[in-house]
Amino acid sequence: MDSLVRQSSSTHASRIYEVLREDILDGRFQAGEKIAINALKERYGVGLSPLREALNKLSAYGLLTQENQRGFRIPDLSRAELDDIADMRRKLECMALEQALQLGDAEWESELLAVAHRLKRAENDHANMAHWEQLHGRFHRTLVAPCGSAWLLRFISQLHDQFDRYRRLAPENPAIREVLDAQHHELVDLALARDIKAAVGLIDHHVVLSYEVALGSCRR
Amino acid sequence: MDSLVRQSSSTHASRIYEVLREDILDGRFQAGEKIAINALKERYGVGLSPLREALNKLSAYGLLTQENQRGFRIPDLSRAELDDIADMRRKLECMALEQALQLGDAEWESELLAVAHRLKRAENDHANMAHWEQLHGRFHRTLVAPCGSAWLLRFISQLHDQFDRYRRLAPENPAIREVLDAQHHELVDLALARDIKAAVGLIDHHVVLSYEVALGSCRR
DNA sequence: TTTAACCGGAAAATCGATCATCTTGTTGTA
DNA sequence: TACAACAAGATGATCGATTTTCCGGTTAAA
Repeated sequence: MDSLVRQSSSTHASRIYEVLREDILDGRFQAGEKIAINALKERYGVGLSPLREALNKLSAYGLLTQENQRGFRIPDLSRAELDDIADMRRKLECMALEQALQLGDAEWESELLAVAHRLKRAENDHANMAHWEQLHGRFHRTLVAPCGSAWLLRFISQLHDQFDRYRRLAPENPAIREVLDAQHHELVDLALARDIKAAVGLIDHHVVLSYEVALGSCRR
Repeated sequence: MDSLVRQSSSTHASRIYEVLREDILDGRFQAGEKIAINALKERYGVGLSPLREALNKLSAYGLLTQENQRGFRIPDLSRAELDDIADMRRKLECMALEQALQLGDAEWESELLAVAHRLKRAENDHANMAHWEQLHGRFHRTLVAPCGSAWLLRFISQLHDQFDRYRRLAPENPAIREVLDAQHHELVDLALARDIKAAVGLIDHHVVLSYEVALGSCRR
């Protein structure tokens, strides 16, 4: 029936992996909460096997913890870990941006402009946060994409996901948010100008500012 | 029957994960090889579900690739990826060692000495490479353990595993091996002396030398 | 009162079988 | 001979049921 419209071959396991990842990032589970597999099974309307496969992957990725014989849990949140994550983000993203500015080509420049533009348009649409989140992630990934190191990109993405758990839980801070949004576009300008020193300084500042917002999730 | 001898709660899935990881690192599969699940099932004497869970974890970890609807594969080896892995190791391990030398306490010093000693004794026992590999991994982990960043340690371990696939496949190089072995003990001395500059320089050199050995796996 | 052993119920892990998809080999046609 | 359509076999993904393990409450013994 769907032989023509087939979305590039996905499986139950891969689909539920994405859904769960997004749900965890978005704080739809309590930190430290125990995963009730049978509840999830019904909540997502899927069998046990693909569900367990997704959970196993998520725990290898770091978005779940697993203890033998006692199932899966949502990881705890702690100030110490947020500090660690933010520090690592600063180091790795500075590293990546520096290389990206040296290696990025014209194709990359136009992609970056395109994503930044779409991000700007999503900034005011408070009704559709999910859309903004998606573009925001894509923007940061595009920014450092041509750094030349697949492993560096992989680690950065992983840290972003970890960081987002904290950030999305933190209370809104419109004042800082405005600065952060502006920085995205300054980053594009500096990237196109290949001003490595300024761009690296700005991304570092950007992460630190985001960190200050995310800190709000630890006071409660 | 084994109610008394139970090793601290492990599952079939977690045990086979470890076995498979070691087998992959040790090159007991061909690079690019397709995983025949049913063959593994019998080879390791385990059911399908725990096996699949282990495979899923390994692919999330990066020691397998997975394409929807067509199973798992051993990742290819390439010069470009080895370069990437080695570069990242240099950067991250230098970073970690610098912090470890600032934070490591007396307890750590004695652990480091102990592991280094056991490693030295294993150096000449060519009959038991697996033992040496285990201690070698432990030594490098101990060296940077007190760096203060759980995520940095995680990334470093992951890169070590990736790197080892190449290194263990490369032909032996006794001349370089001797230098590398000596460096382990020089690293201990510099660590105890808290000579950050020299220690960081040496670990960097150590990784580069290992890289030159590992390169041998790409020429065939 | 405290500690240790013992149940039941709940949850996790595992198995065997079924369903869906891909791959390969064959056949018929241009 | 080349190529497309099809069919059969192999492999992967998923399900339902079974086995194993853990957890909390209870009781018995020190």
